[in-house]
Amino acid sequence: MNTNSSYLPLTSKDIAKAAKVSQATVSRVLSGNTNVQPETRERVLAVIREMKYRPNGMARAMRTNRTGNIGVVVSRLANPLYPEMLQILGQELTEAGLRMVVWNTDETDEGAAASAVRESLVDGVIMTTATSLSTPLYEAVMMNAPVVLIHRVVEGWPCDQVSSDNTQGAISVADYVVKAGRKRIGLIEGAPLASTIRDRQSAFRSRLTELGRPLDPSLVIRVDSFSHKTGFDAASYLLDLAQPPDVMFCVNDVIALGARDAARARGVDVPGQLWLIGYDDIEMAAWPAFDLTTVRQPLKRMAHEAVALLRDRVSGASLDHSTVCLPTELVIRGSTAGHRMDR
Amino acid sequence: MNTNSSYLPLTSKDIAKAAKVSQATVSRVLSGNTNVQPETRERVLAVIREMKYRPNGMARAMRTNRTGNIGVVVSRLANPLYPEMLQILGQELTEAGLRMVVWNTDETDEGAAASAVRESLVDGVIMTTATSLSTPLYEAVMMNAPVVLIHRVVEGWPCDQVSSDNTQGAISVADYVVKAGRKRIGLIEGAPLASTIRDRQSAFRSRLTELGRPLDPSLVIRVDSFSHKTGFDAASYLLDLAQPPDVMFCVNDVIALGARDAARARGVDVPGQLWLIGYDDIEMAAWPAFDLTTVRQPLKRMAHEAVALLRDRVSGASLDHSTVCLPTELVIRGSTAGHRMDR
DNA sequence: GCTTGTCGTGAAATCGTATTCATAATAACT
DNA sequence: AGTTATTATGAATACGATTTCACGACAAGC
Repeated sequence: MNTNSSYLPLTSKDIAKAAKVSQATVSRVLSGNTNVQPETRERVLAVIREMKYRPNGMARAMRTNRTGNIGVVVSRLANPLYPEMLQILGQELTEAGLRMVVWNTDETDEGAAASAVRESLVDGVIMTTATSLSTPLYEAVMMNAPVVLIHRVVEGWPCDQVSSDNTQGAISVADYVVKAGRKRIGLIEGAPLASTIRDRQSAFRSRLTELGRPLDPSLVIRVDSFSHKTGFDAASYLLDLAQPPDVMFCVNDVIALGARDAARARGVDVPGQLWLIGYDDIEMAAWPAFDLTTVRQPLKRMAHEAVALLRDRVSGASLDHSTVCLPTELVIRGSTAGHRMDR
Repeated sequence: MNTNSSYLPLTSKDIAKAAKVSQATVSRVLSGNTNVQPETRERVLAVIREMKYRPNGMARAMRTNRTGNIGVVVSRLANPLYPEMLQILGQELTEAGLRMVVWNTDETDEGAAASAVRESLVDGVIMTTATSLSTPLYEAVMMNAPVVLIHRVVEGWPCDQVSSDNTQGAISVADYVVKAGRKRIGLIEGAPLASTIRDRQSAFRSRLTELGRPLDPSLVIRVDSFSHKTGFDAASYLLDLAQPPDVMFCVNDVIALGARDAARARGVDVPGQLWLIGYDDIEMAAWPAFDLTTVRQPLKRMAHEAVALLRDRVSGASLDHSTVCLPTELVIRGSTAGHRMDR
């Protein structure tokens, strides 16, 4: 009943037979840890090479209870930030000999990932999408599944968490625009579900208040999703006000790129008439078409940290749950006319 | 020796005991195919629900010789085309109940993916990166591993292949610029390794020759990688010529976006002084900042087709190898001044 | 009323590896 | 020289499901 030509049904038993050793010895040679007579090892390796044998990963996985697969959950691949994260996470995982299985939730549910851990299909999960509403994820965490939150974090959850300091990032933006003497400060914000968004906009608000320049509510608009289009529309609305803002802070870069295009479409000069500031420093922010001042997250360090934590967690070193928060950096570009902070 | 608190070490045997049935029956209930008395099934399901049992995926995988994991190999996540492909492929795979494990090769080797199939860690691989130089991949294909090529294909390889008609796409561009009376036709091309690139540029060349307007070699420049920066540099070079082109065809959109920015940086008006045409129709091509005329690949259909073929292949229906080639569409936008094709 | 089928179930075999246990051979001590 | 470690290996077991095999109970057909 087996399908015509499975393309290499060799097992370690076949190798054992061909090398005139026991199957156990083949396994020992493969894992390398255990003692095997050098000449025996050579003989076995020769046969393996010759017969082009590859061990069956699933059998190994079942026996060792480790697949080598790590799940990564992102919310929207259409936001270039996430491909950038995937690229970096992929690198880190590959270096650690792990594979990356990707779930793109489009802001719906992370249930699939949670299930996969519970079914031992992945050893652990790196989650960029967590919010306090992530129920299945929360359950997985409570069951002590190996989960690490990165980028978006959720205070109080008993798991490892890696973020960058969104509060500090937003404060540096607030300080910057006030110091530069901007008068009409606009904000394009989002639903405060994700910690990233929430921290950014609330820190921005309160810092401005501290500085004696509280936000004018009429210059604040909230988008219900994060895309070029929503940014475009929101910025269009603000620009069409009788008294439009002279600077806009956007809670992330995609929104800011949309805003930049809205300005372009209306012939509004940036930075002449309008300053524009984003958040994340995605690659495109640096392109001449946008030349966007923004706040950079240390993605590489975050990814490195997250993978390290997850590996510890998977290997069962049941340390306490770490919470890592890394510093950000204000990157000043042409969309704010080079009024650099003193430093 | 087991780590303190594995987070749910339940097996079907535990369920069997609790439901007072044999382990085999639990399995039967789970798989659903086989006959089980309705009341027995209910009892078992109740226990499963109550104890929050999840079957061990690896054990199942080993027994059924199917993991439910599909590998997807992309060459450069930094090219927005690939995240778009991943998003669509991810959708298709999820609908089919499969998981997507992603390898980003950065144009190096696909060896990891090839290994993974051979080790049964993934059921099959969807490859976007194939070139005739992909040795480990070629070996996997020759061993009859379930591999389908998408986007980039390699003539003569015995495996399923799904592409769009790059030749026709490039011809439509050639026709378009000639008909519009463009005089100095520039081309930013790449190394002709990938079928996509090769077909596009060779078809473009030969069609222009056919039309009696062969390419002027001094207006052709070859980039050695595909990024915004290389596009920017190449276009800068062409624009700085004493007699710059009045239209540039770029072999892909990322290059074209870089070229657009080069024009912007030099104050060259698009489409006034320069027409610009890309290839792929990535999402950003439609943004006002670029507004790029380009050729659209039917990604959704391609992905659908690829997943369908791979599933057939995995399930062992050893049909012949299919070669699917879908039509493309010239999308005219502001970078070419709305001189629309007659239709 | 006897044979034949179908259905529901449990016991047992199986998947391919890693690992434990046992053993023979060799090395290392008194 | 006799006892004790140590090393190299094979035989056997375990991992947790799916699947085959066997069997009893009951329905259907003659």
